[in-house]
Amino acid sequence: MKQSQLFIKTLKEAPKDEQSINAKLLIRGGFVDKLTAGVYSYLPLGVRVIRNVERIVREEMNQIGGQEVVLPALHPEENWRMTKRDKEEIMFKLKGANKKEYVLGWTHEEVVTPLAGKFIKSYKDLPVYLYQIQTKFRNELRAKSGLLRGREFSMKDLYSFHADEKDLNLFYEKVKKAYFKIFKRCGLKDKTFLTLADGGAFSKYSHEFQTLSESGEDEIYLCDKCKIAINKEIIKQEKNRCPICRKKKLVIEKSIETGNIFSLKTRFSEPFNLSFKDEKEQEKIVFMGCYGIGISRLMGTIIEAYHDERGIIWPQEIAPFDIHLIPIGRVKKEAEKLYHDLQKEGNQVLYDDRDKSAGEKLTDADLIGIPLRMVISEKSLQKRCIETKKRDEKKVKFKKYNR
RNA sequence: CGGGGUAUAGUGUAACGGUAGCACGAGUCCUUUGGGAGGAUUUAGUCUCGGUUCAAAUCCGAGUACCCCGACCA
Repeated sequence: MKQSQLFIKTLKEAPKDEQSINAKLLIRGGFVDKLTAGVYSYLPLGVRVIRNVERIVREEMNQIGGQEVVLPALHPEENWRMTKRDKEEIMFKLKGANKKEYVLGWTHEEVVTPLAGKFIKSYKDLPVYLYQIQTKFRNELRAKSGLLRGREFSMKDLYSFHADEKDLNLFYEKVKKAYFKIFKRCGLKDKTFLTLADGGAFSKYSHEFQTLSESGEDEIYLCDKCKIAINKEIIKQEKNRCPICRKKKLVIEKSIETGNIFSLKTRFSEPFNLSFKDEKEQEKIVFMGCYGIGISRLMGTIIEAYHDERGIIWPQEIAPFDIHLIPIGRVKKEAEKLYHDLQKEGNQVLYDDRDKSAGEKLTDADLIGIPLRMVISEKSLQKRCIETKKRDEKKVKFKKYNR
């Protein structure tokens, strides 16, 4: 894409009311725009990033047999009365025509469970795994930290349906592995730890995926040896010991909850009477699990993890483009050709064809954070070279280039 | 929801109670191109409502918004 055509312009300074790193850099770089606290517009560069995160998540969900659906964001309140979750403070409620009460979706058990009931009739229909990537609305008392805690945000939620608890547990382990693949591809593998957390009403534990970050609002107790952590909220229950090796040498770290998985068992299948007939025509209750990853929170987390004083440093698979091509001086013809050649080779290229000073282009390149920068200039062309520099390295390399 | 802070142009920042200014940005034209270039020209602002005053960006009151801390967080 030609940068002169790009809708956005970068900002030299971040708006003074932004404190968090991800919000500052995303706004300065023109990835997002804030409409109101916790609510953001995604601009062309930001959409490219979010689509990349979604692509990774989709691929890994499909890999374990997930089928993608899109559930409504607007729910009738009745469904929430069924599970007695119609009084939660976190819900946005609204009134429609004829005073009908609606809820904006903040999670989707109340929608997916009755939906599943329309098709799950026999043991032959199980197991089944449904996921979606959808906007969630949560009436947070305090939105904060840019994309890390919003009132409207994008989330992937997966719901699994099983004939028994054993099958649920098997799939639960499969999802754990899939999640680690996702974090690996997002560049966060070394910073993300499976964490024991409160299981709420239905089980002793749930599992969270916590990504280490100074800007995180959670605290985890990490066992360096076993690579597993315990959320602060339940550390006393666990008597300050690692759940695996039982050692007490735990490190306290701040972290961001980037994913969580829950064994729901029959918490939702019961109120919605989600059942099936087994081999002997016995009516049995369905067991469920749910598994979430905050797509937009993940995007914010990646920036918190990968940036320097100049800007964002996108991991390869997340970056809005592969190559940032920057012409300096009178090299328009050569730059245009290189731009087309690079694209022909299958690269996503952002070509800075703007009439701007060299300094400005280079500064913008650092801010936007595309992994590979290629500079084409009179100087380098004389040496029959173009100059390449990786965003995460200091070293400038020269690559042979015959025009 | 409790506490604290802030509010002037798209962004950043000035202005004793007395003419709202500067820089960057943006638009047009020309010159420029290795770390936010130069010239010419144009553009745009005191959060809202009320009060005090001859006079309010400035003082007072209420509201609103945003940020931070805490609480909350399937």
